Amino acid sequence: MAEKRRRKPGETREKLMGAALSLVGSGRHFDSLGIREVTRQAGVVPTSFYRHFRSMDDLGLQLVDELGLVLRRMMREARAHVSQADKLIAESVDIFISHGRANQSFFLFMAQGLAGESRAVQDGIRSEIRFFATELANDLRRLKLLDHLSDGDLDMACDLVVRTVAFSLTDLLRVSANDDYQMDQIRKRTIRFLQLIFVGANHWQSGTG
Amino acid sequence: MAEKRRRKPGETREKLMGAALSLVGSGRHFDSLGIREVTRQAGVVPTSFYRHFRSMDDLGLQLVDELGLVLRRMMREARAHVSQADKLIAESVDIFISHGRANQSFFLFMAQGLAGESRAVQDGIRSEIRFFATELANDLRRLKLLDHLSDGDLDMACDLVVRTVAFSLTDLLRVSANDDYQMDQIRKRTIRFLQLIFVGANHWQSGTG
DNA sequence: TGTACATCAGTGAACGCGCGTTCACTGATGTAC
DNA sequence: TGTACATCAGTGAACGCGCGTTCACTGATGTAC
Repeated sequence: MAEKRRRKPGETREKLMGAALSLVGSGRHFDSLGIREVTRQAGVVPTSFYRHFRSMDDLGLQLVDELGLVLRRMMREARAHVSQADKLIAESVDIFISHGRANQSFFLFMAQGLAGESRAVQDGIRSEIRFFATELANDLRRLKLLDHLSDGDLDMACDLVVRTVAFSLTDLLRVSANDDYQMDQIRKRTIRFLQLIFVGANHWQSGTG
Repeated sequence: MAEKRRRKPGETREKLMGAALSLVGSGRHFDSLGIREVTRQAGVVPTSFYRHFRSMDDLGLQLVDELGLVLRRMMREARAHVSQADKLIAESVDIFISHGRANQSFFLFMAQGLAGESRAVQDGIRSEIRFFATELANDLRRLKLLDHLSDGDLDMACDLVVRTVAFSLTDLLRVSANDDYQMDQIRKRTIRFLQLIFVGANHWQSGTG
């Protein structure tokens, strides 16, 4: 008991971030978490917190960085799985859903942070979303899809796609993981949203819109 | 000082709800507000809180009800202002924007509540958004717009429209009220989002989609 | 209209508790020579 | 390889403070007769 042995470097830091995430995952809002609460959940003495973070805001910002990694992993997998253009939407949505479930707490944190107290966290998350949209536009260019759109219009369409998926993710995070019916409803609806947007983009006339 | 006179019925209740809203409006997250903090802001003794609300959650739920009124007012005005079909989108967006600014705190509360701690508040806000989408579908039917869509597809399209507008409102609430340039950027982008969705809906083939 | 009483919405004092933060400490690991 | 020292990441005790909530109270308003 009362171990003072030094752990692996960064181990406590990870425990603290994980503890905050897991509280978010269990229904709490990040902005209502306290330092003592997080350290308690992490099994660490309150003072340890200050060895790694200046404040909860600081911890939040570092979570945004990790969120960025999660999103990049998701993009990489989506790219790797695109087989035929006509299944692109359904396959991508399936990947979003499986990552959404696997990183449930991260996406809850993302949804919370968009309207959260910390302006820095808000900005971080917004910029991750923007980055995601830009990458999507690059991919579509590479695949020669929506080729007739100007850069600005393609960016706009991708932004709309990403916002729509982000909103759907918040739907998803509300239903219990084993409610297959609800999950499938959300999946189908998201696919239809994206199909509708792509139909619109296909018929969009850049320059006259 | 130390007035004990009874105020107008409901006056303190309104003061408390207004105080919570104004704290949200000044950057705080609803889930991090405390009872003492709200009563202090309202200029009322902490014990008064319990004369009107059982808890902060309860107050939140009552704010959702008021949010519903705000949304209905917005819909009514949008309906009254539809002149020609080809300006429908731009005019509606302008009305959303002006209501968004006029009721800034309400919409911040809405954005926060979607990912907030109280499941009941989440559900309330979601159902207001769904209601809004349903009303929009009714209006389009009445105006004989998107007439070729099945009920289900029209509902889907309207849901997408409302989500898009809701997301844009959160963009709007982040920029300062006198940053005309940013405001106009958001306005233009939202209009393009909606135009893209309507182009998609116009070319959508119900039943084969 | 007047009187007696119930209800309602405010008040201030008080409680115990958990909070954020500071401090001086300890001992393991990393580094210089 | 050994030794001396700096740094780092953990510890427990302690602080003052604001929190949510309870309580008994007060006086204005509403109601019955």
